[in-house]
Amino acid sequence: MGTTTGRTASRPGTSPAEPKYWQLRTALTDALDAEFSVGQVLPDERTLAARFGVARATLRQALDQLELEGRLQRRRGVGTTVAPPRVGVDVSPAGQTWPGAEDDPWTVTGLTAVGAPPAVARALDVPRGTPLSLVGRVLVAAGQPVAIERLYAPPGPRPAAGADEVLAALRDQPLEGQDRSVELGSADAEQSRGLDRLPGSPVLLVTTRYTAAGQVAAVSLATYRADTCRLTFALAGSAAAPVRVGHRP
Amino acid sequence: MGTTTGRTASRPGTSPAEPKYWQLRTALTDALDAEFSVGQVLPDERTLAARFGVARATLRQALDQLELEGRLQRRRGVGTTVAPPRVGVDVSPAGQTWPGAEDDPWTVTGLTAVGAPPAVARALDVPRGTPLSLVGRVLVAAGQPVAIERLYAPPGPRPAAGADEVLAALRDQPLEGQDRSVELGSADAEQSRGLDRLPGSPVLLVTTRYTAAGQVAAVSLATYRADTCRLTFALAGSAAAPVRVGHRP
DNA sequence: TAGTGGTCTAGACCACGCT
DNA sequence: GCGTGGTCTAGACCACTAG
Repeated sequence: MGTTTGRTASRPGTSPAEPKYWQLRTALTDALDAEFSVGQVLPDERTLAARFGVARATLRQALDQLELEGRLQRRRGVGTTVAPPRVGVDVSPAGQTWPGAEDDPWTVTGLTAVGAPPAVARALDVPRGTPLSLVGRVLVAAGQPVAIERLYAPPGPRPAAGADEVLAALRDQPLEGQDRSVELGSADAEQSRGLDRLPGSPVLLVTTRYTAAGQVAAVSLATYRADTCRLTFALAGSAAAPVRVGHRP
Repeated sequence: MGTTTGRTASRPGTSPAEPKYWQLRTALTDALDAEFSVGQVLPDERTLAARFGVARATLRQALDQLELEGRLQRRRGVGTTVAPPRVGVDVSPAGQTWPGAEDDPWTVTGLTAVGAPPAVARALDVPRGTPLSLVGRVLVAAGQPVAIERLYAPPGPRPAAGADEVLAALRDQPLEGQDRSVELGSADAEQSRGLDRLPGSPVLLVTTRYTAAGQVAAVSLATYRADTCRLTFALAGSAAAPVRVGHRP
């Protein structure tokens, strides 16, 4: 890996043009493309910083970028490795189905009785604190947990009913529609634990509202690891161009 | 705004539990919910850092989080303000239509003749460097540019044809399908200029492949500001539950 | 020109995974 | 224990905006 960066000179009297960490990012990107293969470990941060002649904090700013872009993977106590391509996760409806249908790849992790949190209360159009069932689920791809879901639905017919019963109760209703939104967020303490990340890691927050009988019947808040995931949508009519599920060499 | 943070004591001999910047983020989030309204300017970073008894770098780490979550907006030379709720941008197909159809909200910004970059060449399944038309477009919402698109398509019938002609040529073909993917990225120098952001700002990268005549006919790379945007999908059958534009209590 | 956020430095210590 | 990445400090200077 080269040591020279100087593509924007930033001599005294010249406009700095691009910040150092951005030049570093570019240099590292090129190096990754040219000289590194997936899974390979990079030199440690102190060494890299010295090699590029910058402070460690500046180098870290560049590595932060590359991690955000899914090019690098950093693990405390281990090192920094070249990340595999992002896993493509299909989030298209694949027909109008309730969660927990036939080929649903999610795994139930638990069931809790909760009062509707503000955001959920708003989406379900019920008063906040309304008793709800909270079904926890996790999505595993390529051997790693890539997403965590909190599914809020009306409580099952009996207390202490299993999560499967809650999902079955939903499936008993005709599903009229669903809408989804995707936005950037950061993992809270609980989520970061489930996703094997540190608190504050960038995540893609997917909110799904399921409607039945003319009203919102369930709300799902799914949190995807932004570093390792690519969300794919196979839209109507695209059967001729199936979306591939991600791969890891 | 309160000064006390200490929810995880971190006394000597105690496990730090949560890093300071995370506690700060929580404290600031609560303060934003309780005591601030949209558009209000926060005290400057040096003042805030002093008030919380941390170094400015640590405070900035917390502010970075909040900006990533779309809660704050920072402008150099001006200050930090409370951000409005994210703008909901519909990215669902709204029927199978080519770009540039009737009610397409995008605005053409330019047309260039380019050779296919590697990523585009792969998606279109043509050799890299194949001559293509590159149509630049921008999406404006709430008075601000929220997304930039690069649309790659076969060159128009004549050289120097207008962007409209390139789009019209696409519309002449029957659209068989499209698929989309969403992932996290960072804005390059050019994009950051167009989106009025600094290089490296987090963006949502939406890739769309349009298929016609049994093959991919065009590829669109759209870059959305992750701080201000929420991508919404109105899925089939959800006509009864239109997606609202974002709100925050 | 004053005040803001953005960049950068040179250190220190901590938490974690491995050996 | 050792080496890794993660956190934190206390400064400095720069780029930009606005009065």
